[in-house]
Amino acid sequence: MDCNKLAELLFPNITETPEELETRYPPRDLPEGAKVTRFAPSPTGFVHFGGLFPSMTGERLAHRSGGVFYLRIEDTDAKREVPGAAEGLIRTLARYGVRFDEGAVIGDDGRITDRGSYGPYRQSARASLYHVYAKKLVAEGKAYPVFTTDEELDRLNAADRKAELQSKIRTEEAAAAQREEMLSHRRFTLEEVEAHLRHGDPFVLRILSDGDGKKTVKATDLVRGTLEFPENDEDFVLLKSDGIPTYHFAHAVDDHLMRTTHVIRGEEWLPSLPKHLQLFRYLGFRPPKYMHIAQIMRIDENGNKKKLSKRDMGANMDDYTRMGYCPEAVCEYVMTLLNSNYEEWHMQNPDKPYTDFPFDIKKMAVSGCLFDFVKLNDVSKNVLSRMTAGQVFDGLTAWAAEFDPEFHEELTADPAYAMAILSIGRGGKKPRKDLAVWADAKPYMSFFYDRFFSVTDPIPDRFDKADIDAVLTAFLASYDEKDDAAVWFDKVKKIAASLGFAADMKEYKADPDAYKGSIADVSMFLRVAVTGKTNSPDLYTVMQLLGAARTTARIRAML
RNA sequence: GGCCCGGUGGUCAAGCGGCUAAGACACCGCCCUUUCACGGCGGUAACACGGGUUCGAUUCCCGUCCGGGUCACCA
Repeated sequence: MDCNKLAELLFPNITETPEELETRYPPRDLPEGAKVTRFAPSPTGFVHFGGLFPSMTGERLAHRSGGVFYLRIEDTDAKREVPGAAEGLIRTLARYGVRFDEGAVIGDDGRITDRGSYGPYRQSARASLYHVYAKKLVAEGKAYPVFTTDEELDRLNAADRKAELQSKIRTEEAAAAQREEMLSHRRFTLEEVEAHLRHGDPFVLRILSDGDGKKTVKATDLVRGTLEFPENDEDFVLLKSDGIPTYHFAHAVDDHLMRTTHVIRGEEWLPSLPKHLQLFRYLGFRPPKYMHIAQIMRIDENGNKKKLSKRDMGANMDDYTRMGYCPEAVCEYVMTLLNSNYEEWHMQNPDKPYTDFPFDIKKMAVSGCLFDFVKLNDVSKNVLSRMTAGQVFDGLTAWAAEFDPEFHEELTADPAYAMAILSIGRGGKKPRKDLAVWADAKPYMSFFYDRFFSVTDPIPDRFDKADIDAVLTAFLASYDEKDDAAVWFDKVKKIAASLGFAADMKEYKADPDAYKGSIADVSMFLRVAVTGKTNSPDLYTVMQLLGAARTTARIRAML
């Protein structure tokens, strides 16, 4: 068979050569050791939590090495594409600090455009590039067309075929039959090809595999070390019948042409690594370094681990926004999972941003970890506790504007007041950690606003109403807003003592029966009256912020 | 089912032939404290199992079991 003739028949319009592409996309001029990485999602939906891992890894590796991090849109499957998904993806990633130097970006008109000289960055716009290499492979006898008639296409879409794929099981007989079928496709003549072409039959291009499933190939993965796989012996599809490449082919061509140095992707790609290595070899490309990173897992209803997928709670990044997690907290949590020594580093460098952390490939986890909201909350509390009141105010109001308009209204009506509230216990070495998410703020501070104030947590009924009233009345009589904290508390103590409550906790504990209660109880009466709850931040400060008028009004209302 | 990857406390994990097997989160006590939060101190809790190799295995090898992934003209 004349392979050159076949190549000409199949790709008559391709005149460019691989050599020309080499000069059009020359090796990048970057310092020694600079890494070129990419995030290459298919625009089939939103970015989910699992997608943050490879993207943050790529971003860190590229930017810490003085390299390039770019975005490539893998839209080779028109059937699955979701309109607007690519734009959403970019915006979401940007919120989490994942910024691209190059690739598909959102232009001024809100639509996707390219930035950088290694584009186009949408695979659907790169068809002619793939065809240059497809033609080369055909000419060298390394790939061949398989024509499919309409009825064969129907068979591919048939229900039983779908069921077979659904079952995810490939029995030995099925494999043998498939192999037999594949081999039969290799037998054709130029005349047959010409006839099909004349007839307008679509074809797929398959690789002519030289692999032997009985032999093995070694592959190196930067996070897993040396791996061994059976050689690929499958004539997998390079070009689909619409002329668009499959992932495998696009990966080889794109990552070579775009000069990617490190391919970072989920471990679900591990089994197809032999295919990719074979392709790079066929194409004469030097393969990139691979990093297959562990999947994030969840526990399913049967108690088994499952890969975190789009529908799961905690998968959609918009959920985090809605719940009120700030991006910094999410990023930090991701870092703790990505590099096992991150937490240690962070404890030693509490004031440095995670971008200063010396990210290390060797510290990456090999096995998939379970997503843990409890840990996320802890990380988040720490992140929020380190913020200034102004930062908290900004974050909180931005969240509330969208998800709690009533609260937002109150917050912004008097920003100074809101910030004063948020300043309680903030700053210093041991800041309060009341907030994990923005949504925690309202239950924490709502009593500062008359609109939200109510007694939700009443005084336990083991106390006499008369005693409570006596305390409140006495407090009202002695309260002076201008007292400092020490004077204020002294007065409370005096009231306690005069009404049969222990002013000193140690004395009370020594002999509880000698008293009606303690200073703690007295404080609690006041606290419930003023805040509506049995616990709150420092009462004196609360009263100061509330002001004398509201403080006394609330206490009177309890009588 | 074939192939591939993995298996240290409830979770995330140090470890890389010899350790009383770190640490963080969670949980439980105690302390501090007018409540809460913070902070401090202490505690419960782990090398999946069976064979090797070795003077010695959590660590190396093999098998078993368990978990995950993958077997498309999807990525």
